[in-house]
Amino acid sequence: MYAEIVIPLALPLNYTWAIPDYLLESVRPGCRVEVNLGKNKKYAGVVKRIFEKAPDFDDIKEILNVLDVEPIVFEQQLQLWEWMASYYMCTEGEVMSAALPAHFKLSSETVLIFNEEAGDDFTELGNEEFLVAEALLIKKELKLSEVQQILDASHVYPVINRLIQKKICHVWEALKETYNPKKETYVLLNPDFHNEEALERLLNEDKRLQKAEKQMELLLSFLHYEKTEGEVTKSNLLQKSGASDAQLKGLVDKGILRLEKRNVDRIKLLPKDINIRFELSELQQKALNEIKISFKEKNVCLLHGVTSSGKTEIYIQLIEQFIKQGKQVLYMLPEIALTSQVIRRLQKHFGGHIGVYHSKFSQNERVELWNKIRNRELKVILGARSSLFLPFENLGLIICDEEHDTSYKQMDPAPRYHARDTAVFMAGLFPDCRVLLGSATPSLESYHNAIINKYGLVKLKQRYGDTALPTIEIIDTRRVKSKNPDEEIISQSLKEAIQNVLEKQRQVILFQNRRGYTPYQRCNVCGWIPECKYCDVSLTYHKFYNKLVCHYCGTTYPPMQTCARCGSHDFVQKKFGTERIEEFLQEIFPTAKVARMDIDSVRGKHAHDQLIQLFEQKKIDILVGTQMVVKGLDFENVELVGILDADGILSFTDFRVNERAFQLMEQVSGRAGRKDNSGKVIIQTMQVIHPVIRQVQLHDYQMMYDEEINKRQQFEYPPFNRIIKLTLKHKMKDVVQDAAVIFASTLQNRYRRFITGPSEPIINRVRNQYLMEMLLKLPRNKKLIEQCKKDILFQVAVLHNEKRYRSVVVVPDVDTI
DNA sequence: AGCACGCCGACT
DNA sequence: GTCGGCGTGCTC
Repeated sequence: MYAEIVIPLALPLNYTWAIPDYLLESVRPGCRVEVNLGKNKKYAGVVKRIFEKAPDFDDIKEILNVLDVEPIVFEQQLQLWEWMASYYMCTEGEVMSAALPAHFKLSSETVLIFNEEAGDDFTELGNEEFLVAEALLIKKELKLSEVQQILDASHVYPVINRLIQKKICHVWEALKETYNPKKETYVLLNPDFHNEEALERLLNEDKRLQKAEKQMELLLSFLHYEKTEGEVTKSNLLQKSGASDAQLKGLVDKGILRLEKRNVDRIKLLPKDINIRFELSELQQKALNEIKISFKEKNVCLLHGVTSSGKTEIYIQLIEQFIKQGKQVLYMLPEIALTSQVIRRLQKHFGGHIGVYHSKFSQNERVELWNKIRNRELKVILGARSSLFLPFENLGLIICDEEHDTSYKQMDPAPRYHARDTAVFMAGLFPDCRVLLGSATPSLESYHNAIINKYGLVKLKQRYGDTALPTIEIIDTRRVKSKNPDEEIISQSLKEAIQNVLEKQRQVILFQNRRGYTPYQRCNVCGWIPECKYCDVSLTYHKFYNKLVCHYCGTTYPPMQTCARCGSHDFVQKKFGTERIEEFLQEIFPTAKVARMDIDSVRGKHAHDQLIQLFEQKKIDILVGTQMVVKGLDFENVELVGILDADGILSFTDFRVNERAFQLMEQVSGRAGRKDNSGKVIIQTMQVIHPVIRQVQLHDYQMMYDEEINKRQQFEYPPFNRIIKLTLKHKMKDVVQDAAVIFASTLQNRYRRFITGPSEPIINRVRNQYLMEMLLKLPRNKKLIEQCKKDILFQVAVLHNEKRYRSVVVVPDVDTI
């Protein structure tokens, strides 16, 4: 028998190991096994498949050992890995690396073991060999990493080889389990005293105790805690009774008490109550029913509900229904939104049924959570994108909240997956599993899928409790005289509005996109800003192309040298970031408490949570922040939200400009006036006629969507359904190398494949044209050129790993629009 | 990822 | 003639 095994490395395909007879029983798909790979390395790999037919390969190695009694992943996870590897163009090993907690992924470490017979005469040895030999003589064993430290890295292997030749040491590859169960010492009464009579006698007549008063006290308090609390841990007992270690030791030595080390859970589970004592509003109930109806026909449903329309309550009701049927539920949130605010809220309803999984958990905690899901001890998981990999077996529902959020997309290490899309695929692996996508500002691709009836669509247009959406006021910053440069940060009307809100003891959020630079040019003399002649929208300066670009229609212009209005040559690019604003606010509102929330100010593990709590408790009056302030938080007392530099958002140097700008502004606006009808948003911009500004002002998502679709159709974006993949197996030279380097540097991360969502048409066109030219120069790939000519438009990505460019991959647009 | 092997320039 | 750096290919 043979087994196909996934190793946590970027191997191009899975290798096969033979199963020795004595392991036949215990090797099962999903179990980890210890195998030898290469000359002497050992790895823990996961068995994917077991089969009989001998592979067409000469010397097949045997599996050395089986590491798990029960499989650590199920069939569904193995299928998911395979799909992800093919869809996101990476290896199954890379997916496995991302999927498993580090403690499951073992690889051997080389250890040098001292040969005792070698003696201590090292005079024959070279300088470096001598150093290692000395260390070995003392420590007997050295890890490879320790040798590297001794020798200052680089040429370690030649030295080790010489030492082995001279019989000073030999090497051993050690594969060690790295998971550490947490131990706690429990205190128990010696079973001899379990009957009342014996205990009585001990307490009243034992002379050894009469003399030791302190020990007697400790024993009595132990008996008390045992009676009231059941189990007694050592640390608890000593802390509560104020006794010392020595006193406890005395009792143990006398054979009265016993100590026992036990494995304990790192994850403390709350009682397993389900507690859903709230009623949905009429509209929420209607939406919930619609979702249920949609689930009868379609696997995916999009819930488009304005901010504070109470989507979470709907989720909670839905989750409850699924777990009542005995199914598991995964509730995904973007990483940053996983604050204790949300966690507490769900724990309130589901208690010990809910588990939380994200990157801030330690590897040991992750293993424990993993096992709890595998045993079906946990029914609901609240997690970030990586929670998709957990060993679900009976999944009934995946909720993908804040579905539009870009942090669902993993950019850097492979697999470069999008958690929302993966969730939709993954649901198909389980019988009757459904996906609910939720957002106040859905992504274009999801909304489109709903419009074309691929997904169900449920809308919630009103805020909970019938609170009105905030009114939105636009301030044209071009009108602001730039005599006082501070007024460019906060205009007079915004300043007055803040003052007004502060007097009412209510709170303010000011939003400033942190990418502090403003890539638009502005005349320093008269304040004129270059505008697009077709769209009346200010132009954005792109350093890379050295051109001004209209982010609305895509037209490019040469960079401006002379002001069209006053003829001066003095152009500026003003910058101000959150730090500057914080400082400035403190100056103009000296009595207000101002705080800042951005990547820099919330570095630590809990800083983010703490800041949110302070704001909740009204210990902060004005919160200045970047995108971070918009992620899934509920602040009831905020009356005013200010968007200080909308132009910075409108001119994202990204290709999903309008969508992103609308989403951001809409989300920020949603923070205002959640409790009552007083919410107000002030947007400062120079581009008052920009379509997105209008759309935000009307809270009109449909308008934004239509506009985007219309824009895309103007560029004749055809549908693609074909993947052409070309791997240049041999040396990449000349043209190919050039092409790869140029692609890699221009496209960078952003245009590597695997960005779901439409790309900017202009860039596509330029890129396609360039690729065509490049491909036409390739003599070896005539077939491919023919292929490409048929599908004239395609996208290109270059997969490169650090120094060398291994392959050029031609792929179609992966998205639906 | 880790290791080996072969090519090439630098140095004895 | 030898050593080490670097590019390339292989690992069941």
